[in-house]
Amino acid sequence: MVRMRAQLRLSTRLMNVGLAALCRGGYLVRAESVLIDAIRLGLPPDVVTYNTLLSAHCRADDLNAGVAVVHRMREAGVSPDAVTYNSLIAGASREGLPLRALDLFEEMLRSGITPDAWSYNALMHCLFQSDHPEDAYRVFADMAEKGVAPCATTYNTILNGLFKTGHATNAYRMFRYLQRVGLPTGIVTYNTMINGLCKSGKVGYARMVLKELGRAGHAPNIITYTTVMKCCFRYGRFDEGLETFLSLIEGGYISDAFPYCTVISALVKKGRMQEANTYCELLEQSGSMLDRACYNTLIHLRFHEGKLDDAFDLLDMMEKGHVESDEYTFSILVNGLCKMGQIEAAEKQLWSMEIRGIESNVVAYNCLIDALCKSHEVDAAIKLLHSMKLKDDFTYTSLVHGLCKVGRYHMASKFLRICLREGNNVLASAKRAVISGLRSAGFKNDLRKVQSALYMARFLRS
DNA sequence: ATAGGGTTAG
Repeated sequence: MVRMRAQLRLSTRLMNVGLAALCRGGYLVRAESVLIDAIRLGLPPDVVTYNTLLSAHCRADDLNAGVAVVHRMREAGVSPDAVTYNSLIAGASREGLPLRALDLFEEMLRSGITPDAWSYNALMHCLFQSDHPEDAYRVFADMAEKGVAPCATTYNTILNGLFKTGHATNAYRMFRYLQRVGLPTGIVTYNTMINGLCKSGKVGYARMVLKELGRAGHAPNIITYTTVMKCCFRYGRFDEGLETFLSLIEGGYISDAFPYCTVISALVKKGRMQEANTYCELLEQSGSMLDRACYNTLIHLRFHEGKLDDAFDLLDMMEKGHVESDEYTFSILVNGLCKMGQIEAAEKQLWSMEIRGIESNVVAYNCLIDALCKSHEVDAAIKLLHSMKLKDDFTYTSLVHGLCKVGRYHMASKFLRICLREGNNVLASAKRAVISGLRSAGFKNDLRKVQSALYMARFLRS
């Protein structure tokens, strides 16, 4: 009897290994059927079995399926543990549901499961990603109070979160603090710092940290190089960026599609289509898995070349490969169709986007508004603007420019003032267009109102 | 389970 139980435990462990392999490969349906077969054969799944499956569901952006696994394991008499809840919290984070993550954390406590450092890490990460840095910090304080020791990932999560929520200076200070008191910093810390500093415009600091990385005895990895490359493209050092990429190819350091996407989209932006195509072929030859961001990059490339059919072929490939389109995809589609003069087709994509449940996608709306304005259909543009939940600087810049172009300066000045009142802004060229238009049309009253609104806005911003 | 890639106005 004892020996039999031991053998069953061994078999369970073997099953877990197989299950994990299936999950890693994305064969979730097969993993599920393996579990069902195992139960039917009398092989008892344990907490690891369920956790493996659960985390795979969460990683596939299906939190509900993950939660369903918890119910199944409870029914089977297997108690969830910290790993279970950590995966669920990470899943809530992936879907951008901070309240859900907090609920899960509470539920964890109620079930008598003690959170570990990873529970706090996942929760903090979720709060930072959904732009609640103060709450994230409260979680960190709670962690200290409960006597849970932070690990290296904890600090990296906080650094990354501070950058993402616009607190670059705080992140930089904290990084120096970690170094000074000898808290753990590693390659992930350095990459986080370099990326964050680059994106917040502090390139000088980024370069300094990059130099320190070598002195600290860490070897830069592919992520470091991709980050640096992106930074080069962003700040107009195009040749350096390309050289970095070529040396990565020659060295055989590229193991996924990230660097290819970076360089392809930079080339498309520059209009260097032949080179973009060259790297597109290299990407194909590399046999890398194409995910959503890859497809988006490639669809954008095809639209830019005017190859509409190829773009839609890629969209089909996406669907067949069960890669879901997202707000980027729709922005690229709407923009691409607009730029090719197919405004009606673009409108259709916008509606199907709403049906898909991707709401208030500002970028896609902005693209259509801009196209409508450029084809002098300003009233349709205004109507569309009124249906938008969120508007930004792009929205108003396009509309204001469009109204000026058809000589409707009074309307343009009205929207400019609405925009400023909402705390948005428009490009300087749009402001100039309104002012000179009002002046030439002799709308003195509007002119005065606009100028005082601009003055107030500048005053409030500084 | 923390770090890198994808979209819009002039």
